[in-house]
Amino acid sequence: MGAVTTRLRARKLSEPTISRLPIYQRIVESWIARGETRIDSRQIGELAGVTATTVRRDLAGLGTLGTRGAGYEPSLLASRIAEALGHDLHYGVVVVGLGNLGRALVNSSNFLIRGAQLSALYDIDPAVVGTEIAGHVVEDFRGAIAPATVGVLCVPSSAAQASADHLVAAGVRGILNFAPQVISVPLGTAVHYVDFSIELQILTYHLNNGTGPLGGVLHSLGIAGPSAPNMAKNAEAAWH
Amino acid sequence: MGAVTTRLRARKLSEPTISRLPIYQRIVESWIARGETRIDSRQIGELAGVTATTVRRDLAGLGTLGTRGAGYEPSLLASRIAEALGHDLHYGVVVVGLGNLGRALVNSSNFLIRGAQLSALYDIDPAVVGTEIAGHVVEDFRGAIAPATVGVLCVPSSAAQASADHLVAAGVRGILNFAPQVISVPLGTAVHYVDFSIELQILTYHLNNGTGPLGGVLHSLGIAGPSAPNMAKNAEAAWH
DNA sequence: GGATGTGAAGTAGTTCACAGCC
DNA sequence: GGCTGTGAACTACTTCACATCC
Repeated sequence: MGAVTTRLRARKLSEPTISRLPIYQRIVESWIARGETRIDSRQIGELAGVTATTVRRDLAGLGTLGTRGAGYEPSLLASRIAEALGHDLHYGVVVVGLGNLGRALVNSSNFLIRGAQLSALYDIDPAVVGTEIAGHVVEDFRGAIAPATVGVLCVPSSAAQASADHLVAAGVRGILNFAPQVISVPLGTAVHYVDFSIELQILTYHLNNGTGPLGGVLHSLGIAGPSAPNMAKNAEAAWH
Repeated sequence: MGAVTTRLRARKLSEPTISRLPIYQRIVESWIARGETRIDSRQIGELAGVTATTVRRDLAGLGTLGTRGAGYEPSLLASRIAEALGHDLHYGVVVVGLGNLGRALVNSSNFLIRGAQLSALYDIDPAVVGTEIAGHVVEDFRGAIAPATVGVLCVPSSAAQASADHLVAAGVRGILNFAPQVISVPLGTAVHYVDFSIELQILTYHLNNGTGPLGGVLHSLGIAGPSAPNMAKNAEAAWH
């Protein structure tokens, strides 16, 4: 566990493509669950809130996997996306801070999936340390840290930098930071930020500045309005 | 409350700019709190994980507000960003689903800020309805819904579409959806998705495919490696 | 001197349009 | 006929480089 090695895989995928592939994957899996045996780029695009062309471009980056005239086979698509995103590689995750957010994450059946393995939980609150959450006993963060590849920070902003330092010293290579606080890490360590307040601000900006009655949100991912020929008439999706 | 009207404001800001302005704002506010009277684009960029040029371009979209040779005045910057993002306009927010995530959001001092006003809380669990959270008594979602501009969905995926329909029927114009589920809404309604699992997958993709020993994450927002001349030596920031 | 603001260049991503194959 | 895969065009965003002003 925890071995995430660099793989010489298909061509490098673009940032927008990487963020869309998990969405396609969920769509495709729901079709598999419904017993569908075919899906085409228009259908995926409609559900994901992007154009069919974008879907085809994204999928073309994974190699040739469709059939001209007949679309894609869902099971092949799902496995190829999983491979591209590295879901076959298992890696350890530690979660720091078990307030409501930390609890929500570890108890969710939708968070630690696709290769992620919960290694340990940490907090510094004596009322929390020692309790069991999601099958793990919460340990004191000031003690030894289990080896893991990714650390999830659910601590207050004021504790974010020190917590990150501690994780990096313990060998963590990637940090998912839910604290609204920029943190510094050594070169070679990746940080990805999730900031709820910013997401809400982005949404309201569009609400305030939406153009006209049906113009609405115009977004790199998810479009609605007269200038969007191929889109579903009713879905104004926007993924960040 | 709840009146979010379209304003004829400065030129339309680009999507990446919109997502960076809240970050700049937090940086600038922390400088104000520390009593600083000047800040320049290089300093903001270093803390935000972007180049100084990008910062200047973003800020130029808000009008001329710096002083050549001397940088920006933090208080002016903060108020202009607030204005551009519409923080002077107050709007109502309802939260649906008060599991751990919903509780984490409404109890956070960093979520409902910048014009957002919590209007009401809803759930359908009889054990939750009637309890008080963050100063509001949780109401039954199957009853009448308070007028609000934005709805925050913290419900299970299976309930997401029905909940969204209910919110839209009640007049909600924007939905922040934390359920990993695509939802359909009428034209004119905006949906913004936040999916924790996808954020984790993006992080691990970069971990798996990082190029070389110090190459690491290369991202539209936050760069590290040899090809990044101006960046801080130690911050590999990546906002989505 | 020093940092802003911005044309110009460069790069990345999306969309068009259609050839190719089933 | 239908849908994929992709060159070409287009659009969006970033970065360079420097004129401009304090």
